[in-house]
Amino acid sequence: MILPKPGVAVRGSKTGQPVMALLDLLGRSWAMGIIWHLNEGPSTFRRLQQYCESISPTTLNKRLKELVHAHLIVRTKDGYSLSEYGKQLFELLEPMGFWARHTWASCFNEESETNTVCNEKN
Amino acid sequence: MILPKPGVAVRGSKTGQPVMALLDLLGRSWAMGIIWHLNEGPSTFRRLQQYCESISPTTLNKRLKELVHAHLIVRTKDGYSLSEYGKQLFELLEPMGFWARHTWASCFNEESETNTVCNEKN
DNA sequence: TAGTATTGCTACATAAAATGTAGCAATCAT
DNA sequence: ATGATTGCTACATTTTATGTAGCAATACTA
Repeated sequence: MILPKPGVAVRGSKTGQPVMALLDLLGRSWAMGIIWHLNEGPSTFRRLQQYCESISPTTLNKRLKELVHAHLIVRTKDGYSLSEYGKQLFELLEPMGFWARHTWASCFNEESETNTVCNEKN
Repeated sequence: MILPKPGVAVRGSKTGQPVMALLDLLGRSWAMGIIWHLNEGPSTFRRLQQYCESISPTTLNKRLKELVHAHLIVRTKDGYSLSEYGKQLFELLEPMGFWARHTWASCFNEESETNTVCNEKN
């Protein structure tokens, strides 16, 4: 199990550039989904499992360990919750929600099965 | 091959909430790395392959198709490049670079092999 | 306090995704 | 016309993720 962090070889950077370590970590299934959910408050293992709909306990456990190791989440008496770092990261992720809903989604509306090109200027 | 987009079932949302579709798409290996690189300008397939250090052509090709399908990148005479949507998304990703370097990385500095807890207040 | 429920996992088999290497057809430069 | 470069595809192997079962530990209930 490779735990991406600044300074160690990660996907995209053998020297472990911090941003590449972060993208490697977040570019694993469910990593961002977990952070997104935990922003709503601490959550137990089972609740996270339900929220994520189809995550396996194996993967959830692995991802949680990675995120704890990366200092983005912590274990508390209430289960798992975002650390200060995790909260900061969520702040950076959050705008993607608005953008996805209000900008990105719109370019799929007038899309036909035959793959109409969307209007890039919108 | 599932191509995540708003409105279709994706990881984290059977109803295809836009933000979950986006997180599913970006939460695949190299997706954000490719976008990050393309912000520096259009790039050929081979150049992307070199940049990404260890990406296989199979995966690169798959990821490129997904990103084109998602309207985030386009093919031009210079190879692949960010679409207007892709550029907007990069703007949202960019702050992660600064944060990773200046905030996140610092909590690994005083970390020992025995896993010293980092100072969450920093 | 004995029984029941819930939680946080682990084990393990199977399926899906990513890697690594080879190589080929199409275009480009000479 | 020849050689180099590009954009892939094929395919075998390895790594990741899924799905299901179940178990030990704690918390809750009668």
